[in-house]
Amino acid sequence: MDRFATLAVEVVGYEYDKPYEYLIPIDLIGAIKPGIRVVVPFGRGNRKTHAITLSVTPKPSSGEREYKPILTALDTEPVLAPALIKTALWMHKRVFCTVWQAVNAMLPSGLRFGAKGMVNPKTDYMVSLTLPAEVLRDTMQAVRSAPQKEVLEFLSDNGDASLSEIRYFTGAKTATVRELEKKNLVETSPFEVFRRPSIAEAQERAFVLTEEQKAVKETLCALIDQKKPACALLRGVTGSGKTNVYIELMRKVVSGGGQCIILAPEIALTPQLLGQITSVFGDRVALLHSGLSAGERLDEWRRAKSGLADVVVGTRSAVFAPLSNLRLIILDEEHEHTYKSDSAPRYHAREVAKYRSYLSDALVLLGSATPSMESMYAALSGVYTYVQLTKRYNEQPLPAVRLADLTNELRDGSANTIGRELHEEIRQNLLRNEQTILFLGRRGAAKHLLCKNCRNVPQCVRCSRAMAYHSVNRRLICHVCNHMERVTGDCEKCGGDLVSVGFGTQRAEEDIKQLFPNTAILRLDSDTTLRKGATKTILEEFAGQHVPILIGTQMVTKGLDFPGVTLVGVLNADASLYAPDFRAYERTYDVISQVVGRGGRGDTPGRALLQSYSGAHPVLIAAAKQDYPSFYEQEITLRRAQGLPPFSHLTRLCFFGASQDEVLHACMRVKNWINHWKKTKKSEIRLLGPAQAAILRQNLRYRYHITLLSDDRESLRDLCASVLTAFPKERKNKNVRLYADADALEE
DNA sequence: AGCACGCCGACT
DNA sequence: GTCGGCGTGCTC
Repeated sequence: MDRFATLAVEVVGYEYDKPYEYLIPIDLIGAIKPGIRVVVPFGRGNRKTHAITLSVTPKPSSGEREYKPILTALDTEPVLAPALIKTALWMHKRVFCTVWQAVNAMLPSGLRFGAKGMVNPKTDYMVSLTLPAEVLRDTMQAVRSAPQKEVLEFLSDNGDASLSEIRYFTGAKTATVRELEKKNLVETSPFEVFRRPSIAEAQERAFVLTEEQKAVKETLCALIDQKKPACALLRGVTGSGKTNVYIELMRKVVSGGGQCIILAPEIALTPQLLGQITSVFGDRVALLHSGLSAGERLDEWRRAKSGLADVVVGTRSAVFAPLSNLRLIILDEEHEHTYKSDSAPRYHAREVAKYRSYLSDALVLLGSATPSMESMYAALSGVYTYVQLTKRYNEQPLPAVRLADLTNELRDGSANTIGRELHEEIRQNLLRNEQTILFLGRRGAAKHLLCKNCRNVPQCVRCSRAMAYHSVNRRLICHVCNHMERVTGDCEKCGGDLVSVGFGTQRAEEDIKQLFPNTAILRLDSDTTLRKGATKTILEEFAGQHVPILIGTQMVTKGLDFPGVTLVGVLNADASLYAPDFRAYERTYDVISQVVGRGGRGDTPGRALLQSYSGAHPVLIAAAKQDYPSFYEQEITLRRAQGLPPFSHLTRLCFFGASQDEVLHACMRVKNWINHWKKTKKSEIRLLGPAQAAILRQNLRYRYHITLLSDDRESLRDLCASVLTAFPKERKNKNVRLYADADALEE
């Protein structure tokens, strides 16, 4: 008889997170199983705390101690299968989170308890008239209330309807229907509905695999059939039909009774992928991403868990989808940074996918045109199976790319967001009635304002960072915390004139309007897409080919397919090249090749023009040639020389607190402690810093970090775990907080 | 975090 | 004496 349970408790900090053992009271024996959430008394005060059962045993692990009893069980069925419990424990070790944090990331928020946030399964009501409409006519005439009348008319015209339909079509409130029920004119009966998010119209596209796609598919199918399938990297140039291969593999898995997960960086930007998947798998698809309401998410999660779906499509957290017969996990655009969570638990979906696949003998397929350095290195050194798609469908040539150096125009004072060459190219495109996409790395009208007199740059009071100038409302907006300020035009410090420095999408839009006064322009950035659905509207308008120019930020680079576009202009190709981040080159190459790939998808070949002040920078040259292998070679050489990932593991210790002094002192104490540890353990760990975070001050807190590099992941992990455990127990650190970011991406 | 325990000063 | 303020340590 299992009388004891080990639990992951919702404890506060990482430093006390471990399995806690509790007694299972007699009336709960059998009800407490791994994956069941419970309420337990915890701590001296025995305050009621949530926990999840990890395992049950007949005997306690250590002898003569008093055990507290579990108070109640919150579930009748486990919410997590054993494999996901294992994954949560693995995450605790790997990304330094509490087991509870990991569990929380796996469950849809609607399932999370905590009295208020609870979302019940949605129940709708079927509403029908108690008697046939003709019989009720007289009584209906007697009803005075207009809304009630309307509901009755709706029901007599359309027959029975659900409450939600009635509310939608008549605008009636639930209370109106309740009133009618009281008057015995209508009756209601509850039924449970699954809230299905609306999925883009399925566009059936009959596709036949090319020879190259077929060969790749065969290789990958053979992997799926293996006992231990492991991991494969598919590098496919833009337009080579990676999606076709994905779908064929998913078909194979599903027809064999298996299930799969396919992840995309941002679901909103991949309507085509979603459409194709739903057109093939229909109702057997569950959709999981943060854009869904809590209720929708909960229902999709339930459909997946209950076996009603074979295919889960979603963003990062969908890697935890509750599928019991998982055979395939696909990460499309695997190099995208959105796969890494930037709040606890700080996991990378790729790593979780690999662990899950190891547990359930599934294949992980990473797809990208520009793989991350880590994945490409693993593929070339034989750790992953490597397959390639080199041909674009329809054999379209890649756009011809040219570099335009703006340095001369800057010198002779004629600098504009649109340089001379690009101006000419756009002009010709307009004459030919072809479409143009212009890309820029930053929203807002200007990077920042600058005082001509004292060189003061207005900064955010909370974040100590230059604020971006938005000309539409003449306001400064902090792109970190969204703090907003009005602009008078005068410098606060000396009263001098403020001028704008750098440029953004708004300024570029204004410049284009000046250069081409009678031309319509669409702008796509986070300012014009604040309203829900705005992105879709703008993209549809552009796809209609009535507007010749689309200008935008990152949003225009991803996955869009506009056959009418023949020219792509990158206004500031070198903008991201000099970010204080060892991945800056990788990101720049990726962004440029993505945006260039937007052109020339129709019958006319495309052209692209990259404007920069950096002339013939090797990264830009490689990007212009769309030569990923040569970019990879130059970058991997750098990484090897510097001992950076993938040649080492990197973990960052992040410190923050209200007092800059205290934060720095805490950093120094930890640094000394680590140096001492290195000596005693004779460890090869490298320590960098402490350094200011990219944004020194954020939300009134100063932030510093220490970067640790080592090729020995285990000892790096042990070191970080002991620092994290010891740190908060040290009295001197009481005003400073510390967390570790394993495989940190930024900087 | 949040709670209890204990040590010390202030006050009935 | 004893009330309570806060510093310290622990959570099956």
